[in-house]
Amino acid sequence: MNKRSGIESKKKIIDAAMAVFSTKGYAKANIREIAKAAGISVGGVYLYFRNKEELYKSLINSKMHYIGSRLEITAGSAESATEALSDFFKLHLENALKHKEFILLHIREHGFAFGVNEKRQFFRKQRTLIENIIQRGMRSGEFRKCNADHMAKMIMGSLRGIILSMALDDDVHITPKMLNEFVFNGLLTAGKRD
Amino acid sequence: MNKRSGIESKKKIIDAAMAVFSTKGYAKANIREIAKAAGISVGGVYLYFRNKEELYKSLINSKMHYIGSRLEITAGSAESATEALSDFFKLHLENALKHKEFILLHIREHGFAFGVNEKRQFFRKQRTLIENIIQRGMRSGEFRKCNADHMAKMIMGSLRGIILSMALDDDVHITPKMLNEFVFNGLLTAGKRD
DNA sequence: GGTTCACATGAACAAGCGTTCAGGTATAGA
DNA sequence: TCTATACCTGAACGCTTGTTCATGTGAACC
Repeated sequence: MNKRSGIESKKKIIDAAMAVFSTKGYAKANIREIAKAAGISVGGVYLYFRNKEELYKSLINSKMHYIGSRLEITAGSAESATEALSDFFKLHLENALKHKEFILLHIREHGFAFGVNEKRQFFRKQRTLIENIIQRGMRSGEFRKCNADHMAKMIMGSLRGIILSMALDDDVHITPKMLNEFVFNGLLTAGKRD
Repeated sequence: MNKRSGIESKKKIIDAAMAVFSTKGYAKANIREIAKAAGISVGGVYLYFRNKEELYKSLINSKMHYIGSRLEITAGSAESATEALSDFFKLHLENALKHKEFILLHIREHGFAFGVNEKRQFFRKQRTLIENIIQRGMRSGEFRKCNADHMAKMIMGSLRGIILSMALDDDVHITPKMLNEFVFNGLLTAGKRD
């Protein structure tokens, strides 16, 4: 037997579940493996979570709240639109590195019955943040005139894809600085722009 | 009974499998459902495919070859780097719209034992194409000086993410024109660029 | 009508899974 | 030492799934 405090055990299960779910996906992950990775028996898992689905949900929920709140806190305090967007990128990239496993799980299970709407809402919210920054930048003359809605969709999409690439492919590593340069300046030489 | 030609049946199974795999993922998809969607019996599926894995592999393989070859054909013939990159985006976005289901499946099963390397190679190849275009553009003075490797990684990542966003979220629709404007011009007003 | 062949069926089997539960064990206080 | 409490165990059950196979059916030719 392996006696620990309940809190400790629950934590071990959550960590193990995150690892197994994110490498195997929800359907292929099985409780026996999660239990083994957590150093507890099969029955032990059920002391802390009613069933597999609840274990999964509790994982997603807590992590998404955590990430979401961290992203909000640092949002409003920038002096210019350029700085605000820069901060936004920095935060997202840092988060992505720290929660790589979760990102993978997230992408993979987008079709899972639970959380689809929560996820969509999360991304919509992020997109709105970007859109506001863009509008602010256009008003202040920092950013050129463009369709803020379209631009926000593209920037959010780009950010998602870059984060995904980093999570999937170890030889891709994008820093906030690189991303700034790309998004702010574009590819063309100054003379050739519209 | 439901008598058809073998070719017709096989095609029906492939279509059904694509639909089911891409909405449910590999593990959750089951043969009974695929068979039903194809209008054939469970045993019937096994007349045409040795097992579930082979059915999946044959799907992925044929589709990836098809898409890959289509992307290559139209690559080399552009007159400028700007035009080349523009064509590249157009092709990818068109493809993505046409093979939405496949894209979803693709993302979802990135960790599946089969095809991981094929997929990685596919994306590396696309990235190399972009990198070549960027270098060409820098030599000709169309594009500003930058790190072509980093830039290619970001652009490929962005493209992936934008395609993903379109596949996941129906209210996101990015046209080649919009993407061009974003990638070529960036966000800043002309005077503020580096 | 008889024969052959390609195509189709779905009950049956075995393996794996989520979940339960009757019981076991360490610790702390009486 | 006894009891209560919190934590843990893994065999067993029932269900779902991939796969097989003995059998059935229609069409084409003799």
